[in-house]
Amino acid sequence: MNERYDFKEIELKWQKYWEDNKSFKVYEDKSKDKYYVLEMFPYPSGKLHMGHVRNYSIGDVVARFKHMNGFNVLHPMGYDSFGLPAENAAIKNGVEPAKWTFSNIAEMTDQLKRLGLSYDWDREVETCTPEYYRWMQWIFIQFYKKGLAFKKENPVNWCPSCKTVLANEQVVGGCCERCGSVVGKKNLSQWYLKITDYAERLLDNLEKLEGWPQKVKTMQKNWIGKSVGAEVNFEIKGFDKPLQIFTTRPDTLYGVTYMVMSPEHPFIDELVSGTEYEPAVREYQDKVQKMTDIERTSTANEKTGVFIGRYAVNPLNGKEVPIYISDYVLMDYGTGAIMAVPAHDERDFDFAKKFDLEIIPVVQPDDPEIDINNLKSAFVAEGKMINSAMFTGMDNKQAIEKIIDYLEEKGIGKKAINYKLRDWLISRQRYWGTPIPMIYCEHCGWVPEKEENLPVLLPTDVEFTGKGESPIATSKTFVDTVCPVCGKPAKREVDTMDTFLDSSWYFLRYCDARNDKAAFDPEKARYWMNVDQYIGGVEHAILHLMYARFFQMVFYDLGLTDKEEPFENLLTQGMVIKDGKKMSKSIGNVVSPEEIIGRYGADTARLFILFAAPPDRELDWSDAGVEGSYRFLNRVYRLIFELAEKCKDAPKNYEISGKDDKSLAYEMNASVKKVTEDAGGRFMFNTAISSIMELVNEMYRYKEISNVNTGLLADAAEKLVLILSPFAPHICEEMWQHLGHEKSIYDEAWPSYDESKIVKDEVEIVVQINGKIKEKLNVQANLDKATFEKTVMEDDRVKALLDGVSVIKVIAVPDKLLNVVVK
RNA sequence: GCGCGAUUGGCGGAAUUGGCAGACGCACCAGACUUAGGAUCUGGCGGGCGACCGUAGGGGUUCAAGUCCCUUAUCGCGCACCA
Repeated sequence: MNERYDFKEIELKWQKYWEDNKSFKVYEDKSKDKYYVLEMFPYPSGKLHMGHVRNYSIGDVVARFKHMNGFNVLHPMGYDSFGLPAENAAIKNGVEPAKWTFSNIAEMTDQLKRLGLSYDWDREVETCTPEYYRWMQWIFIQFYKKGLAFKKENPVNWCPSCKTVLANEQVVGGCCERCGSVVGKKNLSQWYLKITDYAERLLDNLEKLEGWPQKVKTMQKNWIGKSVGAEVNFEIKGFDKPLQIFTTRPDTLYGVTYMVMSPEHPFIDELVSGTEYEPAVREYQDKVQKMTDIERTSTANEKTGVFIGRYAVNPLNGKEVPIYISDYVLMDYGTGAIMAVPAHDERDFDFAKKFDLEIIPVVQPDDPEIDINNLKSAFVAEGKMINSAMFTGMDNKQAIEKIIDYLEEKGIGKKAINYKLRDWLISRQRYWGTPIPMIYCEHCGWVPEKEENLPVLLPTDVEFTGKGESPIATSKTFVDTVCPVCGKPAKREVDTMDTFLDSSWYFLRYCDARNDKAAFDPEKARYWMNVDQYIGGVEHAILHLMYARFFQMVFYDLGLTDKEEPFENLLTQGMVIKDGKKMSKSIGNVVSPEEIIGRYGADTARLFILFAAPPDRELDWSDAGVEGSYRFLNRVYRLIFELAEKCKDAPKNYEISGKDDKSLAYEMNASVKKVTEDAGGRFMFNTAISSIMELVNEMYRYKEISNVNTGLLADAAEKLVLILSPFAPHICEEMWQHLGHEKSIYDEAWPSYDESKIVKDEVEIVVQINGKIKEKLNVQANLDKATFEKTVMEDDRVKALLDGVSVIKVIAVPDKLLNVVVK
C-alpha cells in the first residue's frame, strides 16, 4: 500500500485479483441460504451511462452485503442484445448487426468490469446468441402448444419510421415508444400471445407482491383495467341480430336515450346499405379511418358522430332510441357499441348536448344543490334510483346487482367483465430478433418447427433495405423449407419476435446459463428462484415487469418452476439528472461514467452515486459532490495507512475505559448497526455512508488523544474497512490487505455490533413548558418513567421554571423529554 | 380531466414508532500549517440584536406535528373518450 491513494493502480490490481480467483463464481449449495440479486440487463448500445452505473452500484452493494452475511449470492449480468439499433446501424453504415452488437458488448463488459461489480461472468447471457434464442424458440413452441400463441389478422399499431408493428404497451400517447413517430393503423396477420387469459391472475397476484412499490402495482392494475358490469342485448328495429353492449352501469338502463356504435362495427354495412343515411355514414367512417390515434384523441371533448337511421329498443321499458356512430366508441373494447345515458356519463352528456338528444335522469343526487332535471354536467356519483319502474327507490349500487339478476332471468343480458389489457402482439418485421419458429404449409397450415431442429438460425444472406417487410424475406436460404408434419414444401415465418420476449425469462436462464439440453434445469431454478431483489428503472413498470410475470406464470403452469411470481422485491431506482434536467446529448449535460472513473476511480463514482440521494429518488449529479466523495476516500485511506503503523502490535482483547474510549466504541458499534440496517434492510445507502463518515470523523478525533487504546482503535479500523467495502470495494481490499489480512475482504464475515456499547450512560433531554423547549439537561439514561419524571422535576433549573405556575399535567418520555403543561 | 408522488437552510439530503428540525456531505466564512494552496487540519455556518420565529400557503387533531386529518398552490410521473 502506497502512502498516496493511487486508485488507478489499486482498482486494476483488485479487478485482476477477482478475475483470476473467480471470486464471484457461485454454485448451487443447499447447505447455504441463497440470495438472488438482479439488475435489469442493459441493451448493448455501446457505452454505459450514469443510469447504468447507479443501477449496478446499488445491486453490487446488496450482493456484496449479502455475501458477507453468509448468503450464497447469485449476481449475474448479461445483455438484452437483440433490437432495432443494431439493425439501423446495418442500414446506415453497412455493419452487420451481429458484429456491431458484439463489439458493443465487449466495450460495455470492459466498462462493467472497471466498476468492480461482483458478477459471476460465467453465467453471462446474451439474448442474440443461438444458445439463447434456441430456447426462446422452444418456449414459444410451448406457448403455441398450450394455445397461448396464435396468428390473426387485425388492425395493428404501425410505426412508419421503424417500419414495424408495435404492441399496445409500446405505443405511448399515440407515438412510437422508441422513435416518437406518430403511430398509424395497418391490417396485418400477426402472431399474438394470449396474455389476456392471465389478466385476472396478473391482477390478483399484485396484492401478494408486498416487496413491490405501490406505484408500480397501481400502474399495472390500471393497465390491466378490469371493469365489472353487464352485457345487454338491445333489439334493432327491422334487423335480425341484437345489438350487444357492455356497461358498468346497468343501474342506468332506464336512462338510455340513444345508442352509439363504433364506426368500425361489423353490423354497420348491413344496417345502412341502400338507405338515405349511407353516404353520410360512409363519409364519417372514411374520415375516422384516416385519423391516427393522436388525432382521434386530440379532439377528445369535441364529440362527432352520425345518425344511421336505425332505432334500438330498450329491453327493460321498450323505449325506442336512435342509433349513432361515433369515434368515441372503440371497436376493440367491450362489444364496440354502447348504450348512452347522458344524465350519468360525461361523454354521453357532451354528445347529447351537441346533438340535442334527450337527457333522462335515473339516479337522484343526495346533494339538494343539484337540479337533476337541468344538469350542467353528467351526475356520476351515487344516489337513489328514480324513473326506473320497479327499481325506483333503491340505492343505485344495490340496483346494479338487482338489474343484472333481472336481465339474466329474462335472458336479455348477463354479468360481464372486461379488461383494457389486449393480447400481446409479438411479430416484428425486423431482422435482428429471434426468428419465430413457425412454418406455413399449404396442407397443414401453421405448424411449429420440430424441437430437435432448433434453433431456427437467423440467416446472414439478407439485404437491409429498411422497407417494410422483414429483411429475412430477402434471404435465399431461409424461407423455403419442408413441412415438419407432411414433408411437403413449405415456407418459414420471416418475422421475428418482439425483444420483450427475450427479457421475459432471462432471469431463469441465469440459474443455468450454459445448459444446452434445456432452457434451464428446473432443479436449479428451484434453488435460485425467486429473484430476491430486482433493481431497475421505473420505465419498465408495465412492459417488462408485466411480461416477465406473465411468462413466469406460464412456466409455473407448465411445471417448470414452483413460483408463480418471479420477483420478490422490486426497487425502482430514480433517474440521474443534471441541473434539474434529464441528461441528454441535445442539452449537453451528459456526464460520462468513463470520464469520472478515469479522473476519480470507480470507488469514488460508486460512493458518490450511492451517497447523493436515496436509491428510489432522482439523483442530481454534482461535480463538487464527486470531489467530496473522492476527498472522503482519501481521508479514509490516510487514516488506515497511519493506523496500520500505529496499531501494529495492538492487542486483540482490550478494555474500554474513560470517556474517549466510550465515545469511539459507541460510534463504532452505532455505525456498524446503522450500515447493517440501512444497506441490508432499508436500502438507504446515503444514510449508511453518512454514518461511516461519522465514524471516520470520530476516529480522527480519537487518534490524537494522549492515551490511545490501540486495541480499540485497531478494531475500529477493521470494522470501518469492512463496512465500507460493499460501497468502495477496491480501496477496501487494499486497506484490508494492508491491515495484515490475506483473505479477500469480500470473503470476510460482516462485522457484528455490541448493542450494550450503543447505550449511553447519560443523555441530554429536553424540558418543555406547554410544548415549548425551555431547558436542556443531562440525566442518567434508561430510567423508568416515574424515576425519570422525578429526577427532572427535582432539578433546580426546572424548579425555577415552574416557580409560581400551577402544573396541570406532566408528560414524561424517558431519555427524550419532559413536557409540563401549566396554567 | 382522473390517479399517484413530491415540496425541509445557498445546494444534495437526514429525522425509521407523533417526542431536541437541519445528521452527513457540498458551497461559503474564519483560523492553523505553508515559499505557495485549488492539499491537509481546526472552528463557524436556517432567520432575528433579542424574547422568539422557522419544514410550500391556510385551517384542524394532540401535552407535543416535517410526520396524522382537511384545504389551496406549485412541480413531477402515470393514464387518458376503456362505456
